[in-house]
Amino acid sequence: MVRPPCCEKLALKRGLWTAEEDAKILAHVLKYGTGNWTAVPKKAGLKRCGKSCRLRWTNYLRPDLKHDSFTPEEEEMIIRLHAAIGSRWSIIAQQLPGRTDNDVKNHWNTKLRKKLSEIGIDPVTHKPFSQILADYGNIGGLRKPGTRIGSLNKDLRNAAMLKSEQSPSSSLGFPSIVSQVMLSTISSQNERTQDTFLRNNHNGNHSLDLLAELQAIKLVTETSNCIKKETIPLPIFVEDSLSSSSSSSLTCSTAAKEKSPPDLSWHDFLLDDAFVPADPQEQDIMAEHSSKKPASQKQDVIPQNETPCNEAAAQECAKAKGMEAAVPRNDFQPSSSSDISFLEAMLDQQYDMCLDFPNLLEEPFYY
DNA sequence: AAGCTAGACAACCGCGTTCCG
DNA sequence: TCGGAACGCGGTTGTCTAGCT
Repeated sequence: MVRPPCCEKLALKRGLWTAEEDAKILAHVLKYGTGNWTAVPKKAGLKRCGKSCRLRWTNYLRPDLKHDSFTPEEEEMIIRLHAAIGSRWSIIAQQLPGRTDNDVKNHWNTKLRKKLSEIGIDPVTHKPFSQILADYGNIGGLRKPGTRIGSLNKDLRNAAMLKSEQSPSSSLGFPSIVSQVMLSTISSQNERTQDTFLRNNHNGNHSLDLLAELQAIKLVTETSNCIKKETIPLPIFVEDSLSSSSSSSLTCSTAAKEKSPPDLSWHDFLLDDAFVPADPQEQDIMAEHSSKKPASQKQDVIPQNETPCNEAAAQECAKAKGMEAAVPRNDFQPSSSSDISFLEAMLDQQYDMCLDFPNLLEEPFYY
């Protein structure tokens, strides 16, 4: 392995920390506080780079950290936040006092992802595998039932294999199994949240997922300082904002509800964008162009000068690539004409891709 | 008892963002 | 305004350990 330049040049120590080194860091922080980590190794008498010291402090030595195992409540929180905002581990960790982003990330990768897969939930999309498989089979009407599944992610394929081994006659029919296992696994105490979780993960509309994700990021950012464990603003907003029914089982905190607008739509994320043309047709064109942007662009913050629709389009396009290219149009009821034009642009593009590259959809690729 | 394997967790790396002179 | 340093984040790799053969 290649060492980073600073460590290479100074022959700095790497690898696991000793108790003596930990003590030096602790003593230094007690004396000087945190900050200016590049100076810490010298001041504390350590042969480590400052970055290593900072990491050791933030991930392990901080006195407010919990070192015991994750509780079912914390696990449920991680799952739900991940469903809403993806792998923004630092944001998720902020909602779990005493946990670091590294903790959360490791726990997700080693336990939760597998747990979800085992009960038939895709840990990437947080949807039942059966639904993803069904959607995958419906891409543009091109895919026939029973065709090979090649581009699904590893977890999905592994779990699909597992399930088909366990019950060969119904490899596509485990939503009921999923529901039962979820009810006993995710959390044994909170049936109300389980129900919401399940329903939201079964609702099956990817566009709604994306909207929920954006809303969750917005809300988490806004309310991160006033959150208690019992009133965490769980990111289940889809029903609140887009559905007229079934409001009784929502798990948003009261505070969160008070802070969030009653009806969120795409417009809530359009922040005075001077580049958004008023003409819906032009918006469609822009959406189409922007969806061709590199998927590697950062999306942590919704930029002031860029339409979230465009960012969302790029993100949605990347997600849809391997997951579900076909979203039933009649499942979604947009709240404005720009919502319609955005969605139509996306759906039209997906449809065009299906027509242009049927071979791509027919030919699976493997990781 | 030795070797192998998988799980869990700690640490590292690279890149993007922010800060500051 | 610019460039470098510092910082933060997410993905990946390394290491240790328990369980199994």
